[in-house]
Amino acid sequence: MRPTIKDVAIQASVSTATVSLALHDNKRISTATKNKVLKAVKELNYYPSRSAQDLVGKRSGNIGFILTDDRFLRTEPFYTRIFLGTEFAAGDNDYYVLLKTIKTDFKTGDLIPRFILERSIDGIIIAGKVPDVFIDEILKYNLPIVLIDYQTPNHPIPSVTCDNIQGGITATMHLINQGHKSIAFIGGDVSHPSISDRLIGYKKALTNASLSVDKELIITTSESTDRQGGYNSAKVLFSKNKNITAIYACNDAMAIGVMHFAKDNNIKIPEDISLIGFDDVEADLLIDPPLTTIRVPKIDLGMEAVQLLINNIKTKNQSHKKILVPVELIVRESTKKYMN
Amino acid sequence: MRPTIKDVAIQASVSTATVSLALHDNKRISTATKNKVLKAVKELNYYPSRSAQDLVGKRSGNIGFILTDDRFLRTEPFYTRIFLGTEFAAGDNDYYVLLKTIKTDFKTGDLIPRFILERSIDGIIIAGKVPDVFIDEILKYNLPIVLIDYQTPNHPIPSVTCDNIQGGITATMHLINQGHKSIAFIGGDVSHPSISDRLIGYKKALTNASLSVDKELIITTSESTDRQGGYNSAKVLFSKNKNITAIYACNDAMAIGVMHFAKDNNIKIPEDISLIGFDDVEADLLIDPPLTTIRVPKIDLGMEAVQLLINNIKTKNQSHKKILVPVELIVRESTKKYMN
DNA sequence: ATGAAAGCGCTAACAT
DNA sequence: ATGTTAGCGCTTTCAT
Repeated sequence: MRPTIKDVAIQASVSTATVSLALHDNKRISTATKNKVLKAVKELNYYPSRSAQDLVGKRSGNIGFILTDDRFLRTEPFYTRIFLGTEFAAGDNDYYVLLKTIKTDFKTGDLIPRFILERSIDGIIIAGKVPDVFIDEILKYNLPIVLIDYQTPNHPIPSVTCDNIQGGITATMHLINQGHKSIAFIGGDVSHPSISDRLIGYKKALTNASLSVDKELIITTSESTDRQGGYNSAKVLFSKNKNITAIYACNDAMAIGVMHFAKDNNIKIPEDISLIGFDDVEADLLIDPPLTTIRVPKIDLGMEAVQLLINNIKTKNQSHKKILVPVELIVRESTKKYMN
Repeated sequence: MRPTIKDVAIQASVSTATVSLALHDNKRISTATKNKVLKAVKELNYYPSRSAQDLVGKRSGNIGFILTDDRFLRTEPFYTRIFLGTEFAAGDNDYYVLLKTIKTDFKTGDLIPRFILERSIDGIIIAGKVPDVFIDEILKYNLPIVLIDYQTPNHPIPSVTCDNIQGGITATMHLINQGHKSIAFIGGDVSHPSISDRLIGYKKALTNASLSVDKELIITTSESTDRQGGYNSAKVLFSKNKNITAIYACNDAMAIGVMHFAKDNNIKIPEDISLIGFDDVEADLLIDPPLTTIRVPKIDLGMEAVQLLINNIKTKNQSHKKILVPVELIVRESTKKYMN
């Protein structure tokens, strides 16, 4: 039979209150009794019941992790890595992470994750863009929230994102430094702040280098930011018959799509066109040539978010801090010096 | 303030006992009162507290998912997909999945996952091979367990695996059907039942086709079943100077390693050597040529395991059922007919 | 057919 | 410095 606090109390010849206090390092308990209690705890292999603790108004010890269906099933393990990061940091703090998806097109009135309704979590992490109405909905439950890889204009919610603008600058600069002057941008859903930031970085870098920003070279017609979207965007781009020498894709999935298009159309990378992506996913190393990209520290994003969330849970103080995690240029073989 | 069962009772002008009974579809409650209760529940947006339910001796509503460190961090999203499968099935049954890793070299006395010590789960899923002493350890806690992609010889624990033997046969048959006669097997840690089964299938297929099993063509020297291991094994194989025409690698990671070796040594796939893998991971489609393989339904494995586990939890009857999920041949471009 | 009340394991006033 | 006790929200036996 599993030992309870009562068993420990008996074993240590003290009251249950003393056990509880001792276990919570209350200064009212003398070192001597505390040691007695600790000894009994060890002997009985006692661990307090989470449910009982939760019931008396303490933490449940759980954190909810929410993302949309489509991201959950995505082949690139981008959000999966973020989740793993939360898992790491949560474990270090004696928390568990409950993962749940919501429909990509969540509408008011749709069912929200059960762990919110049942209040079996102490805080919420949302990864990636979710419908604003969803956020409106869960805000009602008054739980601490941290956003990862997303920010909402409507509410001041703490967030953890990578430095997308800086990444965009770095990516574009890398191309510029290699002598490229005619650089295209391929993006998807620009309403996603991460993507629009990556575009902002592109424009900034161009401007800083006194290069003009040519609207014709910015392709944001694809709604989907996946391989297919990259393929289609490349098609659009090349149909314009501009003499570009480099492409910066807003993420690796689209970059891979561009690469497929290049292969199908006998365009050599990097000989004819230099290509850089963003994210640094697994696949980058497998494709030929390996993709130059901007590395997003996915595990870190998850860990930072948990840190921030737990801090807000403990202090009951919803700081609206926004954490920006730095990114890193990873040079591989899909970009090269432009030889005129 | 969050509504409790008391609030519902007042709202419906009944006792809390009646509310509880009604909510559990107890036949003692009349349809009329039940409807009254349901109405109040809806009006108040009431959801029972998990902790309270757990405390009175019901289910915690959580399932523990355990795997070793190394598999957790593996680049191929094999176990990740299995986890997602458990997540799906768990959600359908109002359960949550708590994920936790253990050290790959777990030794007696090492800390076991907290959710077991705290009994905050109703059952355990273990994915992949874990040290036997770990299983010995957690068996003490008397919780229902289901193994995925592993079976232990020491204890009769229910398990869900894919049909590795059949897969091995199918893979080898595919090669044989294409005219290959000299077929090598590249495997890693043969103490892992899945891998040894895949080897058994290989031998069976050869024997069935009246081809001899040449020990020289079976490379199982690598302890690691990853890309590096595949690369090294290929090196060993080709140093033997046998005139093989096809290779069956025990998993895709090793097959990719073989492909790298081939590329480095100017061996053309599939022109010179046909290559088939096992698992069907994401990367297969990206490499050149795309890898022919045996598809393991990873999501299904996870879902089946949860199904089985929940069933065992509910019936309190640890059936020692072993579920075998079928696999499927996926022909891509790394294998071709052998032309003499 | 329904209600009263005990009790699950724990914490935190309040007492001593 | 430590013990007593009420109560968190729920289920379930026992009464009615």
